[in-house]
Amino acid sequence: MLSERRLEVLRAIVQDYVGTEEPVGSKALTERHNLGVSPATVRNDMAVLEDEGFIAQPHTSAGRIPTDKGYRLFVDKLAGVKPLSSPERRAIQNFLVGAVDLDDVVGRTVRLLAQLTRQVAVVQYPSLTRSTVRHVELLSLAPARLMLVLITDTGRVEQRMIDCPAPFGDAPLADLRARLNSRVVGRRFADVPQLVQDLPESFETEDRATVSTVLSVLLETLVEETEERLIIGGTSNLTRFGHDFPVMIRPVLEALEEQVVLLKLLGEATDSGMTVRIGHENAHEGLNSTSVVAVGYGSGDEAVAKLGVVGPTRMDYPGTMGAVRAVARYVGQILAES
Amino acid sequence: MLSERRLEVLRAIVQDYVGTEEPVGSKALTERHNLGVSPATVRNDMAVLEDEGFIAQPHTSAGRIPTDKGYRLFVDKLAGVKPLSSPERRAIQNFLVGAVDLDDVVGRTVRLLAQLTRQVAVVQYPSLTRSTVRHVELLSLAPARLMLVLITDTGRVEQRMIDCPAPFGDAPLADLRARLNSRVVGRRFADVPQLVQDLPESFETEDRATVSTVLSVLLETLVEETEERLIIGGTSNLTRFGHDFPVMIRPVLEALEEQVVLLKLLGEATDSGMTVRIGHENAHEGLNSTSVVAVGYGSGDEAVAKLGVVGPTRMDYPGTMGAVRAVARYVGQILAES
DNA sequence: GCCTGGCACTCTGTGCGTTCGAGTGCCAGC
DNA sequence: GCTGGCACTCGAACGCACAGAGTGCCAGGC
Repeated sequence: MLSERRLEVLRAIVQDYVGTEEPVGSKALTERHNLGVSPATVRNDMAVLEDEGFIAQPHTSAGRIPTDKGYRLFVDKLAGVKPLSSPERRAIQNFLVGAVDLDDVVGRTVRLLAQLTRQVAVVQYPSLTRSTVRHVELLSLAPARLMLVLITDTGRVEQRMIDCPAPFGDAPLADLRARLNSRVVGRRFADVPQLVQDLPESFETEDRATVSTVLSVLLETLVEETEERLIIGGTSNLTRFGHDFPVMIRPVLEALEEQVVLLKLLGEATDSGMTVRIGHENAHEGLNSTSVVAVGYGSGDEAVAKLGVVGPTRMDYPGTMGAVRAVARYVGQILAES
Repeated sequence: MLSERRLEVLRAIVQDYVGTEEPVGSKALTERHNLGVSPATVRNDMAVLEDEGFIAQPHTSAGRIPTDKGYRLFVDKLAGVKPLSSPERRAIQNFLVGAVDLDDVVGRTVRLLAQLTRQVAVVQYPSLTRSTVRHVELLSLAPARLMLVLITDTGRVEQRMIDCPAPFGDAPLADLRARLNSRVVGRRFADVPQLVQDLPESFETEDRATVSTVLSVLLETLVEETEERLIIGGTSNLTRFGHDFPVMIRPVLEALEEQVVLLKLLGEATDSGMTVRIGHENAHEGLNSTSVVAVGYGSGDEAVAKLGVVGPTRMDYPGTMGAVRAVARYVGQILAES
């Protein structure tokens, strides 16, 4: 096990490196932190830390920089979560007050988070798995063409065009609309399939094909709707990534464009508490030089979605974690109120 | 006026510079294009072109690069719009086929455009100002609570909650729904206000307040939703910007994050035909080193929204313009079909 | 046993001078 | 009006020396 002082040296290295972006040497360390020992001693400690894989030197005779493993230890054992300053708290509140709808809340949140952490922010829309159906509407646009409109209790609306296998009269349409609504309104998405399963049977033979088509489109829409959306912001902060950044930034931008990757990224985060993935801990290769700080948020006690930031492994972990946690809390409050 | 050959020299300079990203000299020019004259002659022509402001030298004794003014002339007079290759055409069709709803169409379009041009793509959602109403639906959620759903001919759906001043029965609701639809379906948004103006009068006194409320919400929705949304994609293509790119890319990313800026950008484009804004022609400072190629698209003969790409001024204008135009056409077709 | 000062060594970054080559401008001649 | 020739300019590339920061190791002291 590492001695107390060696941990202290690691902490100092992480802090200095995060601040200066430059490899930190033994002399500079003793000058900036009063460790109570001489550079030579620190050098010995550094040698041990390097053997253990917590720090590395870019070149012989350069200072040390933390490895992913070093950051990991730092985050787990050495760093707390820095509470926000009160101006920051106020900024959060001001920023989120006055949001008019869900899109607006999510949009403001992502901007806020990006601004606060000076990194790339990712916010997932509240998940719909627990949503219920408020209304299903069927409109006849042409004899063999319908439009399906699905309204959820979170105020989201989805619509789909349907080409019917056969013309469908107004009477069966009204009938279908009424039956459909009486069965599914107020129900959870997940329960809908069983509830409508036997509907086609109660229609005339010639209409059954159409009814089946409508139902399959409805079910499809429900499934798709459950797929979670997310938005990102603050990509211009990627420019603060480092010096060798053209080569670093490319895969990150690419990864950020793929919703699937991001969803997986946030999804990996455990439900409770904050998750920090450092460098190679991220499954996606393009994000191997980044760290992801994510946390769940929600209107009640349950987390309904996640939010977080993506930044260079060399980031201010305590500050970032503090900001992410605080934003998640405030957003949860806002959602609970509305 | 510039002689034929001088224009030819300018064209050659633009083409070479776009290809190589390096200042092009007189000797290289004569080797790569058979201009039929010697380097010395080309040098004289270059001197003239430089005097006129079409090209510039980064340093004395370096080759020339086109200026914004040079690109402008190139686009206006020297370059056509390059038609797409047939594999590209097929790619477009395959890419857009199978889109399930408007979000999907727009999402696919932006990815397609980014991929095709290898630049940043911007697609505006079909605007509602010139759109027509396909259907208005009124749903009763509670005795004094309605939901208004507005469906446009571009497939966009907007919904609003309405708290009624008084309970509203099913019969007047059906009545209102029918009358509303018979008056506004197929009409343009702008015409709706007059068309519904006198509707309240034909209802019982007790229902008039509610009808007025519904109408005012409808009109509000029409106005509000004229605010246009847009999405962007292909930001990772920014990494192909150039060598000094860290400094270039920053303001571009920032500009791209501001919807307002982008909307203005697309809005500046004239209604008919394709618009190319080169470098400093862009009002926004952050985009002074980029060019924007934009064009309107729509389901019918009229454009209902714009789409385009943002890239370095040093871009392949004919190819980009070809791709943008082709995509706009196909999207228009897709929209018209649905 | 651990810390310390000292010392030799190893790199990188920087500044400087030189060279090389691409490119220019200009001029005289065809 | 085009061309070949020529002197000139200037940036990129290279080599080189040097300063500075940092390391590893060792012998000595508490």
